[in-house]
Amino acid sequence: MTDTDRVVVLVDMDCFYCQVEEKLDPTLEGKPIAVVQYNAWRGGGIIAVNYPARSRGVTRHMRGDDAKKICPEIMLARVPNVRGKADLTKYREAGQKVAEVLQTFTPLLERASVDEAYLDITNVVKKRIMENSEPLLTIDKIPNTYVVNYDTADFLHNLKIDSSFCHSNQQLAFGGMIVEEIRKEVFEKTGYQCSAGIAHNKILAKLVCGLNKPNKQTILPHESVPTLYKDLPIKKIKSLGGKFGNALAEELNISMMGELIKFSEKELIKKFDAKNGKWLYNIARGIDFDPVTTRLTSKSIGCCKRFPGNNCLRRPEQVEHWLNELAMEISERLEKDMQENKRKAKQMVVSFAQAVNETERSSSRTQTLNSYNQPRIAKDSMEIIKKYSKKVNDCYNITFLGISVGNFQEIENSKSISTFFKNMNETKKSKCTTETEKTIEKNDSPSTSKILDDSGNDKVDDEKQNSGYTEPDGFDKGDDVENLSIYSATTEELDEDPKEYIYYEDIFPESLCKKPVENSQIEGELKILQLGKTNETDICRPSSFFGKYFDSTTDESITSSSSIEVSENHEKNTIHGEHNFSLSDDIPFADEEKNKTHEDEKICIDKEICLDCNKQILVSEMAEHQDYHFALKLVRSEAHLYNPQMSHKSSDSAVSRNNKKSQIKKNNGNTQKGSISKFLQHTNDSSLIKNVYFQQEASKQSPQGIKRKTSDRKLVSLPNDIENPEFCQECNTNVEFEDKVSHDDYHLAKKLHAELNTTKLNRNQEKVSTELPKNKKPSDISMYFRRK
DNA sequence: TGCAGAGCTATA
DNA sequence: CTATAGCTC
Ligand SMILES: Nc1ccn([C@H]2C[C@H](O)[C@@H](COP(=O)(O)OP(=O)(O)OP(=O)(O)O)O2)c(=O)n1
Ligand SMILES: [Mg+2]
Ligand SMILES: [Mg+2]
Repeated sequence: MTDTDRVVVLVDMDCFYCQVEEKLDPTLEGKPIAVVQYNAWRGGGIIAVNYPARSRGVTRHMRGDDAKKICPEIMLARVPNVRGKADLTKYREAGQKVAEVLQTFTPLLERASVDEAYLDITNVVKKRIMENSEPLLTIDKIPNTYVVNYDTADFLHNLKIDSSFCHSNQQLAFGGMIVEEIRKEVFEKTGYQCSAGIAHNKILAKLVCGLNKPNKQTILPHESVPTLYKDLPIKKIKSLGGKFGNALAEELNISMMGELIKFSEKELIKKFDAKNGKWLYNIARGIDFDPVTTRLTSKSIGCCKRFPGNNCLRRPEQVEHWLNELAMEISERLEKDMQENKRKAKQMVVSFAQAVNETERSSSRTQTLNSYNQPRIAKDSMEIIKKYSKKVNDCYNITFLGISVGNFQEIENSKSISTFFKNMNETKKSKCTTETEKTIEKNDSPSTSKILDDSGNDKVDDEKQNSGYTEPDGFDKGDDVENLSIYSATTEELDEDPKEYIYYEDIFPESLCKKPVENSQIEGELKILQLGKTNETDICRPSSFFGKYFDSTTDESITSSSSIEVSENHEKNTIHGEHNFSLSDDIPFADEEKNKTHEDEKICIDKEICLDCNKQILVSEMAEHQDYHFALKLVRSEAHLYNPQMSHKSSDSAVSRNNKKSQIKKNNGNTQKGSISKFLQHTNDSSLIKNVYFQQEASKQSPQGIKRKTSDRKLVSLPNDIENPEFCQECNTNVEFEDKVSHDDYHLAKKLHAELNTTKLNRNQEKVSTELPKNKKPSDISMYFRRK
């Protein structure tokens, strides 16, 4: 119940970017260092500071010039500027290298940021304890280890003399020993120092990791929690560092974590909500069930740049220029990601902000990612900007641009092995014990034996050829070495040498990840399988695919279908969870919160009942609220098409029971089973329904359901490379028979998406300039056939 | 002039 | 195959 059986570790690199720079330039060794990005204005912004510099008072967010003032001997390392923007590649790669070392100790590793990762070493510890005929630890085994509220030697001594000194502490102590080994290995393999926290859960491991930085590790025994909490500001707990944490402190009139324990679960649930309340109640007692998930690769890849103040982009050519730069970075990173991780992003989000009299309005739009081709990404992004931004005096006044891609799907589908895996997992699942266990995120499923089968994964080949040299449509800006200064007023790039443009096909000439997997690797996997059965999985090597799944004593999620997870999640969060509250509205956006809540308390007259959920919704917000249901249905209707290993998961995770603060409770509840028929009312096209049902059924029972999802590109491939044509009336094109269902689904999604945007535009009149998206719709679709 | 440039999760 | 807020590094 207190969940003290796990041994969870958080490893965090010490002043990471500084260490990276220090290793690259040994003359920096031992000196005070800070890493800045963009040197031109006031010495650049500091994003990392090493310990010698910290002791001189230098901090993150200072300007380089100011750091020089208080620490004249400081060495400022600069983040590389590539294509006019900061390029963080070397730090990402350094972080990756560290993660690979960590991975050799356990597959139960969750990368939490560029420089930290959680490890669940419970099994490693248990195994070590069993192996050790001598279950005693001596101080020399954990020379760099602190124990909260103990002298380390006393802690070990207690373990020796007092058998009732709980077993969980024995596990923590051995965990400490293993973490000493882990950190040593990291240093030997990478040259970087790190610190670690060792506790029974993620929140506490993270918390104590920072207590004895740098280059030290800290154990937190469960019984030390009250002492630690006593004078610990609430904001030190991860996810309580912002608005929610402040609201919490204010609402309860407390400031230290220790005070939180005075409140009953009921009270907390009442003041916050069920999810937050329960979480807080547990955290106050040092309990956190959030499992360590196994994820090594990021779920999104993005890049962005600000254009503050006078540097804002006014002319369309400027916007285009920067979108080209961003798209180029994205394209390169995606290409590399595809080769390394055997996956393709399917979604792109274009974000931007505009200065609109004094204030900044930011917005983003999602699009299907059509291609990894840079000009194409840039062009699609530009179209979004044109469509959804509003000009003032013919000026865009863009202060921020960002492109991010995600929704990765694995490239090849080796049916035999994944099926095998699935079965194994089910077997295992039946044995499974209880709640809090390791979970596996779906994203990191590995590549397997198959070498690229027929199903047309080599789409990218076409794209590469296409992007190769001359680009038929709207390809420019990138290749001419134009007068840079017209593109941006950013001082930075004026002092950078204008890099020549490089296209990714130059860099990855033969591209394509046709990397066959060696037989030996497969054999290795199978071997690990055996080990898994005998409970020895923790010794398994680095990226053993199967190893992961067997290592956890329980797992979840892999076998449960996405759609089920979605609805469970949803029920919990929004439907059943609220049925005992009175009316009035909960809500929305932090900015308007105060006004809103006051309004809501007094008035009910401005509300309508939402037909989808029966809640009372402010009329002014109904449209937006409906968008939500719309999106939800969209997701539900399509979730079945996804490989269970990809995409969303339900979570108890920490980062975010936040968002709202003091809540006003919501009315009712009542059921609503995101029924598809409701969704139909929106589409007005009953033929679509059949597709939805059909797809659901198909994917339930047949492997094709999984296979179908693969190539998006295929949906738009041309008649000439189609073997079994099937005519699509929607777009007047022949489509590969096997892909027809998926193709239809694509049109469905496209329509929904378009309608979504239309709805929004009509409502936010500010954003509707002249063109009506509805008129645009046809051209939107035809766009997909424009490429040759 | 200007806290940059990421990345993840929860919510409507 | 949504848009945005919030949190963190
Ligand atoms: N607002 C931030 C915070 C961090 N980072 C980068 C620079 C850091 O070097 C790296 C890791 O962040 P940490 O918070 O772990 O800080 P450090 O590793 O620099 O120092 P510490 O020794 O305290 O972990 O991420 C960043 O770019 N912007
Ligand atoms: Mg760090
Ligand atoms: Mg960190």
